[in-house]
Amino acid sequence: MCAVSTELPQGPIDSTSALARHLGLSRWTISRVLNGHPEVKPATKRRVCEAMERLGFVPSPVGRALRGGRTGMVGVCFQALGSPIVARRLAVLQRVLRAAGLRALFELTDGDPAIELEVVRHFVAMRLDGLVLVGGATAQNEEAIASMLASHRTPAVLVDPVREYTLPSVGVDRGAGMRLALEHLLGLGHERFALLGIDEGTAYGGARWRGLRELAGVRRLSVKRQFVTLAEVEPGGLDFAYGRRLADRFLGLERRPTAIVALNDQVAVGAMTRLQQAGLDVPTEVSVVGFDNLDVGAHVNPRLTTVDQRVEELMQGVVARLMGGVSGGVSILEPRLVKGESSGPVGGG
Amino acid sequence: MCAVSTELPQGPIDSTSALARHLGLSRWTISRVLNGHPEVKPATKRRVCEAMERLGFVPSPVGRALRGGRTGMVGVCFQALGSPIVARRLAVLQRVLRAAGLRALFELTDGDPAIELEVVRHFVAMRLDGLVLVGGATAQNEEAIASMLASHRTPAVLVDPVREYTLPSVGVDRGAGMRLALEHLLGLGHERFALLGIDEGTAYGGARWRGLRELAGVRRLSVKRQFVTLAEVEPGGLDFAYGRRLADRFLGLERRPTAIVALNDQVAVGAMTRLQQAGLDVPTEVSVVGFDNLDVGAHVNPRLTTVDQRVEELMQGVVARLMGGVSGGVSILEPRLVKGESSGPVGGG
DNA sequence: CTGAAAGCGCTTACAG
DNA sequence: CTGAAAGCGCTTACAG
Repeated sequence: MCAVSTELPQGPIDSTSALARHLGLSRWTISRVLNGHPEVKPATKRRVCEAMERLGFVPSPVGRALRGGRTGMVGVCFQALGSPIVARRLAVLQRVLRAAGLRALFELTDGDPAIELEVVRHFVAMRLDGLVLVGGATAQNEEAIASMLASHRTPAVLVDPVREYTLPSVGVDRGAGMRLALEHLLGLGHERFALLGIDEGTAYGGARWRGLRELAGVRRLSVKRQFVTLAEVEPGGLDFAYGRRLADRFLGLERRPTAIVALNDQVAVGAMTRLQQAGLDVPTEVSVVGFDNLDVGAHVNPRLTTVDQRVEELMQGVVARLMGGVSGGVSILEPRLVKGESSGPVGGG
Repeated sequence: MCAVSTELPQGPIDSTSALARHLGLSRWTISRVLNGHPEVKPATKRRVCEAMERLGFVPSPVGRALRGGRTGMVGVCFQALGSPIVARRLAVLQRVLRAAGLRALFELTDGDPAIELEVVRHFVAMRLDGLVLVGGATAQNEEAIASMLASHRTPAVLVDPVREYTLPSVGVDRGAGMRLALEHLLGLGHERFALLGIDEGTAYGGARWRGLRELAGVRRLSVKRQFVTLAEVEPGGLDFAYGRRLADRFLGLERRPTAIVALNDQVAVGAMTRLQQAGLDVPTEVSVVGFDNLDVGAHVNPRLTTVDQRVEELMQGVVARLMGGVSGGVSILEPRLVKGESSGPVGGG
């Protein structure tokens, strides 16, 4: 009368105990199989795995979490969904995590440090296997977050933080991206540039400006005479509308530069459409370069020249660091230029 | 020597027991305060709340979940992040949930029914307070999902499902949206229409077509002579590129319609830019109407006429149903027309 | 109004 | 190689 695994279960199989009863084993054996303990007879192991598969049994993540085992879950904290580059990063991150057998739990912070702190508190309380913090709002919370993570022994990775942290981080070399864009435009003969939304005083703007100043040193450019920054202190959103407003200011400049480098593709597209509306031709009268390589840039007229962030590689790096348990340090990706038709020879060539 | 709440704690306060010890109470009292039991002395209750606030103590959601209490978490399952309308829906849903004191856990399915099933299984195993399924991939899984939800007594709401389900759902009246768009164009004198990506055979296309046929009956339109559908069987993505491809087919039509109604704003914008590239003027030579009222539509030339989905109200409805514990039925929102400059009098008026 | 018991589903020691 | 114990942090009965 021994229970064989091909028999139908009497009740619902919704716990290791139920599964153990059904297979005529003890729940300790089931647990050992689940946790990859070596001391299980291969035949027993196979029998358990096969039964779990067949019955669609998944061990309760809640039980595991409480007892201190792996939950197979990674918490992902980010500021907002509105921006398409964030959406892409998250979609890719989720895919990479799934491929590594992990589950992603997303939480939004709306850029509010208090919410961010609360989200991290909740994540560690849930005993997740790791945390990913996307975007750079952690400045004010760093110490509190670092101590929470340490006391719970939860590994974490920051994605593209605004500045260097003690926590492990993965980012894009915005300075290099800036140099790529400028080298491209210099090669087309441009000598005077408007920077839309790239404010040296802001976090990401600062990184871009470091690249600019570096290049200026090498190429003997005059930062003062060849560059003009158009930016608002409180732009609201770094979106199409912002680009349009900055384009209006560009149109009002006395000696208009021949090339525009924008903070991102949305600002670039917003600016470009506004300039076209005002009767300017792109690229013969003004060249425009964006940043991010969003879908939208490929579907405007003319197609946008932009800088690609290599999101796929970025997220592979995040998961590798999370899994590897790296405890600090930064890895930086080199972006690459994507040529469109929104940039051309100065004066229309 | 009674412990007063202004004393500093000896160790970390990371459990109800620790908090109880610190306050000189038993952990049962703490638990009762947490769960809003009436039988607690108001003064004690205040003392506990104040201490939790001060010490930043949050009861472990894992412990609560295991014992069967409210977890304060809602699982949100959706197909993909790529589409901006989805991103907006999620952002709004998250905000509304937070306002209701709930936490959202997001999971992507990539439109794969197997992944969807697994995600729902995981959500119910985590003892979440509720589930929200956004988008319509549940067709093949409905019974399995419904039985899982029922056996765990987890309330769920479908957002904008492709067809009617036994599960409670909240959606947008796509037929009404179609009628709004067509009424608008008819009012401008248009008589012949191209439908871009609106395939009667597909789920959402079918709903739009029902609205079309209804209006055709009332307004005595000839569906056969006045409407032409341009769509691909496997479009890949319902994005800008799809709009461009469909615009190419539009350009090849013998007797071109004077107005275009597109599946969504991305298809509309993709098509519009392609038509402009080909030398057509919008709206004097062809009017274009989108669907969704995305940000991008307001920042192309000319500004896109579109139909707004009322995402905010939609998500308010979702959370109300989740909280109210409604067990079935459908509520449908009426969309509204947003006039831009991409639609105008036939022949340029 | 508050204290002591049982148990949610699991894992990690410890025995056999 | 497998079984029985303790316990993770909490809540919901039941006593006092």
